[in-house]
Amino acid sequence: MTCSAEYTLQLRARGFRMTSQRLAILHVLRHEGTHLSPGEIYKKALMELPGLTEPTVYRTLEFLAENGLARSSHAGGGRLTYQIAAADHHHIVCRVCKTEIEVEHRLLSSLYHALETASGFKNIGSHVTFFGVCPKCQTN
Amino acid sequence: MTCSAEYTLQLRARGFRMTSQRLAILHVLRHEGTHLSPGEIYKKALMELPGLTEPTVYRTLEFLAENGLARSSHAGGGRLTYQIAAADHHHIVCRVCKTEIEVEHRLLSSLYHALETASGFKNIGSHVTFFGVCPKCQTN
DNA sequence: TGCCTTATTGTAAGTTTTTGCAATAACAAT
DNA sequence: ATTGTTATTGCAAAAACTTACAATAAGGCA
Repeated sequence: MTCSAEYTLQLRARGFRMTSQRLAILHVLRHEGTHLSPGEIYKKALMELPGLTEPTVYRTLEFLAENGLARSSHAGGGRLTYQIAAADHHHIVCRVCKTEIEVEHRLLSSLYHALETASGFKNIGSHVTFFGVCPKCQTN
Repeated sequence: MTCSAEYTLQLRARGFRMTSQRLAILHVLRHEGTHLSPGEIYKKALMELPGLTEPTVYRTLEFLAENGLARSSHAGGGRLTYQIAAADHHHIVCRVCKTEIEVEHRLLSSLYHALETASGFKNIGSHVTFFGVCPKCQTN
């Protein structure tokens, strides 16, 4: 089950619809992992989905937060930033057939810890997508 | 000691200046007692000080919050509202000589409690100014 | 009191966020 | 597949908020 399909089901269960705009924005949030301002999200999502507009981004972010797919938090002042809600897992995508499987975050936690110690960085991006070749494609 | 004089001293002690704009905005905050949006504050303060501009209101509110004279809080969404910081006392102003004395809030708490019980309202405005004639002017 | 320094304001323009409504497209049902 | 319902989007304009900089005025000092 891909991430997008899960999101779609979650929305449909509540009587809402999945759209290309929502997918693009979710994809940006997932890929970045960290807090982003609506403006930043708009710029990045626009590259994935030309024609996307700002009002849609604002409405979508509020919508995603209300429905548990994103979380909002207060940046300095009164401004909101957004991040993906379930940011505690990762993916491996098959280079050949594009199959996507999940990787639990705990498998990576020691890596993150080491990276943070070594670099001095904090809150290193928590959603990562790896690429590889899946078992099936390895035999073909 | 009037409220305004106290505020002036607090600012001066930190190397800042008291201005008519800051006084007008503080007066609005004190008089309303509850949370107000920058826009609401602007409209009310404009009546007291014609010519006041919006950028000044925004800057002043941020300034007052930084210096402990006002408090900011997050309204729904990401928007900031402001209220007076020390909202736990009241005043009586002499109708004749304009002398101003403080009234501790606890003297009024039972009144507030009764009002809230009777009306069903909550957070009834916590700063009130009464008017009267001071002892000195009574003898004259 | 009048001058001097500089914190603070107003101006004008820019950016961000919101809103109402007609056009679009997701998806359920035929 | 096709159609109907209606959630969702884009558009256009407004409202909210921010910024840079020149003009103003508060408060210290002579």
